[in-house]
Amino acid sequence: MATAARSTRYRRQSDTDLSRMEIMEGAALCFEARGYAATSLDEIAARITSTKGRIYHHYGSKAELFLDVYRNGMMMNFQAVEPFLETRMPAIERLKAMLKAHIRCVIRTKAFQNVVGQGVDMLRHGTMPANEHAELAQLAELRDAYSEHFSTALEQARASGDITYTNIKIALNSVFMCINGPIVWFTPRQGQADHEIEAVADECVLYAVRLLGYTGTMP
Amino acid sequence: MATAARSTRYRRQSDTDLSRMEIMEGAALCFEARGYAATSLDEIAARITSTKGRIYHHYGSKAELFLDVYRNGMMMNFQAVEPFLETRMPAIERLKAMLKAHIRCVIRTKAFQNVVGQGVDMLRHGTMPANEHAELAQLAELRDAYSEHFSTALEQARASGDITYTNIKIALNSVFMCINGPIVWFTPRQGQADHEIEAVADECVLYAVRLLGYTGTMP
DNA sequence: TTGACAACATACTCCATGGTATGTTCAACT
DNA sequence: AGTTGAACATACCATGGAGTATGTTGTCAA
Repeated sequence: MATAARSTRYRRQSDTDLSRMEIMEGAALCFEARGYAATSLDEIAARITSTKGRIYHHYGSKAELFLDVYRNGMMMNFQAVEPFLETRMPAIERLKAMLKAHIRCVIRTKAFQNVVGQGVDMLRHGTMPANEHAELAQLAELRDAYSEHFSTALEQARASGDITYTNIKIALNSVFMCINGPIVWFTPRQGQADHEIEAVADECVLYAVRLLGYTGTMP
Repeated sequence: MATAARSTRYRRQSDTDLSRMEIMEGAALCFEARGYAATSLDEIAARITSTKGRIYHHYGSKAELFLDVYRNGMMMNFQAVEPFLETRMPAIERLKAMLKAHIRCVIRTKAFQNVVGQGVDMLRHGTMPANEHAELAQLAELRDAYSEHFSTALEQARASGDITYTNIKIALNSVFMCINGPIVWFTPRQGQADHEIEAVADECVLYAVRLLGYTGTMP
């Protein structure tokens, strides 16, 4: 009789959000590893030592789960940079702070950010079932709004003469490619994680502002 | 009787490579649009107004086709930068020329480069059936060799004092993110294609060398 | 104490898709 | 003129995976 085991298996999550978050984390890791289409729900369930039934209890479909991961990924980004949006400091310093915060965030939430990336070009190419497509478009707006924060920061830093660029769209895209790079090529090593992350983030910030023609030195 | 129609349907491709290239182009577009896993062979076949039978006549499996697209994508890159590898010119000028050639190439072969990107993180995460995995690893070496060309160019340009960076791995990754960016965010508009591509490529080169601390002006 | 319901697990269904087996057409030899 | 084989098309099979229907367990409210 596995009564004790069962009592833990059927533990009641007092907070539903906790259960959803656990599912989302498993999903994010799977989506990151094999992509949305190649990931099966059984795979996600197995990752959190659970079953498909649990996932369908919380989400109506695979796409819905994906979108929730996307949304949470974006939320994490917003929370990371928000503290610096209204601060009274030189525009270039604010930009640096935003970039640093962003990089730190995407490194720590790598899997989620990867899903965001997938979502972005899913709607670029018009994949995704039509019913969820509406919500995906809404999430795209969220992403545009986030991008807008950096766009504004760029313009202000240019106004104060600290940076320069030809075409803001191309410049912004290049900056994003640069600061999102760690999502793709960085894998923190065991142990010295925190210290290493800081170093990588600092170096990426340096390259990002240099890209924008900044010639000053870093603190 | 559709004899006339059939005679065109069963046209004999004197050159097998031509047929394979047509298949690869269709595959590249589909893989780019929906990803490897989500793309069906029927989809690819439909894109070139053909059938699955033709694909399986030329390729043993879906994975094999994917790898061929990958390989050709890399080949295009090599051919693009090769002319500049041995030229006698200042290191920084050679670097600029290589960057420009690379960007021009990836823009024009967007779909193929997207597949290369997918392949890269397929082996990063250990996806892909075991039998083809060996060849994928071999293609990874090809990619490393390509990367090495730029690595060398960076070191030479630094030796001559034109650029500066802290960690060459991070610097190189950032540069690649930057110059590969157009694969993701650029879609040439009808008509003014060539002119626009040149402009984008020039601007990206500027940002890439600036990222490396280059303070000179562009020609 | 006993429903009632949330939070799962289990056991199915059904369809899309990779792969295969077979049929058809045409061109180049002999 | 006939035979062979490359280059396809067509018809089919087997399986994995999204989605569903139903069963089971624990908790809380009345």
